[in-house]
Amino acid sequence: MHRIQFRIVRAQDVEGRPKRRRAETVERLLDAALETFADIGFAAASVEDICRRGGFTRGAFYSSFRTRDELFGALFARETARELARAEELLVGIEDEADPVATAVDACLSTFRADRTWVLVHTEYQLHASRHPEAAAALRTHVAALRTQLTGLIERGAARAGLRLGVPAGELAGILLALHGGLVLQQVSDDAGRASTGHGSDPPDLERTALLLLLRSATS
Amino acid sequence: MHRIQFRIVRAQDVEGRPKRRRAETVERLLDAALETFADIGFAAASVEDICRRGGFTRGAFYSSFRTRDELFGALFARETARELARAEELLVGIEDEADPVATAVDACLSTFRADRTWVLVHTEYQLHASRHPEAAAALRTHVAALRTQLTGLIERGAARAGLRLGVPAGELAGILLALHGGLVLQQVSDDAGRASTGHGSDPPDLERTALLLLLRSATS
DNA sequence: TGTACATCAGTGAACGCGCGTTCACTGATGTAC
DNA sequence: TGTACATCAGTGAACGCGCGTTCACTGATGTAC
Repeated sequence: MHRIQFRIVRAQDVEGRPKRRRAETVERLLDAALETFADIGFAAASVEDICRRGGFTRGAFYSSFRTRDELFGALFARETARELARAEELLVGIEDEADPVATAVDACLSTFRADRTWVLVHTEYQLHASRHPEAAAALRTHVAALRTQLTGLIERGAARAGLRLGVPAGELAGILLALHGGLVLQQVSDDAGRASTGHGSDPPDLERTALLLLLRSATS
Repeated sequence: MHRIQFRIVRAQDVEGRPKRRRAETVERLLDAALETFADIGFAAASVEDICRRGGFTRGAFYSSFRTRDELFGALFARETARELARAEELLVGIEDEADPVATAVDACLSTFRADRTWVLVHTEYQLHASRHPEAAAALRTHVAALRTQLTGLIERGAARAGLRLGVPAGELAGILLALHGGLVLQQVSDDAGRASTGHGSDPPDLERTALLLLLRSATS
């Protein structure tokens, strides 16, 4: 009942030569989708919109994805992988610092100040996930990974500084992520169509204040 | 060049009698829109979807609204007015309590544990606002009002309990609202398609922990 | 190295559906006398 | 109170557009010999 399959490894798979360009097309489609979703939202973005922006005809889309949902999943996977990689780099640098609290706060603020595009698309994905269990599963995985990273940072930072945590590091990590999410989304929706001369409520400062408050009463 | 217009005030406008039923239809359309947006999202909801759910034909929609955007604005205005009214009621009750911190925290948790429907639609509106300046303005107004209410509660609560605030009440209010927003959205998108037997990360407890931490280090 | 063939990746035309939008019309509701 | 009329609120048909989806085809890329 089984057929033995001989799969011949092509030279092109091993070396970096020409290769079939499927993967490259997928990348370009994902790039186009990211921009399109940020501009007009996932649900409003037609397959035609995405392809036009990527310089393809609609047929190209269907030769790589079955549905728009599938593409959204692939996009989320790619972007979250990148986000985790960036987070990884960031955290490595922090570990060696002297004052873990202040340094960590500053680093978080400067690095995780997510760009508008990703905030919008990530939020769309959260909404999408609330209606699609598979997407929700992917989201949970990503959130758990981020939280694990942050938990590790908090624990090691506290140990290095000789501080005791009055709250489990994991809970603290969850709180920080939620707070951050809430603030950046508020900022993005608040800023729309406003001159960027920027007086008014000042979310960067707000986040800094919140982080310091939380860390102060969580450590001793 | 001007015609003087005699507008006759009808008895029905003054009394509570039959009245033209326009307003009632608008209400039904808004109800239908709220459910539809929660179910499938704003952008995915066609005029036809909304009308079908409300038991109307599409023509009815266009005799009350010019665009779907206009309807979304009206819906947001109605719902936020209700939210503010509920918040008002809530805060009145709290003012007289003995231990303001604990009581406030509990009350906030039980009352502002926004229902899934509103969390979803509100988040959609935030995204919508990020792309439509008029919507952003409406959102800012609402957020400012909520924040003002909460600020007042914090100030009066602190005064009554003889506590000094190490952080301006307004900033604290902003932080609490952002934190709450981040947590409820995460919960909604996280819960999708999960058995509600509910082990796993426990956001209610997370919010309680966060609130206590923040209030503890903000007061003295 | 060249030639003949196989597969791949994407094109572009075609079809049909669902919906946005308009509008003439109609039954319901209110007004004048 | 009744009757004739005016306006309102919503119906349902009609039109056309844009898009989802399919598919035969083609030039590009890779393979065998």
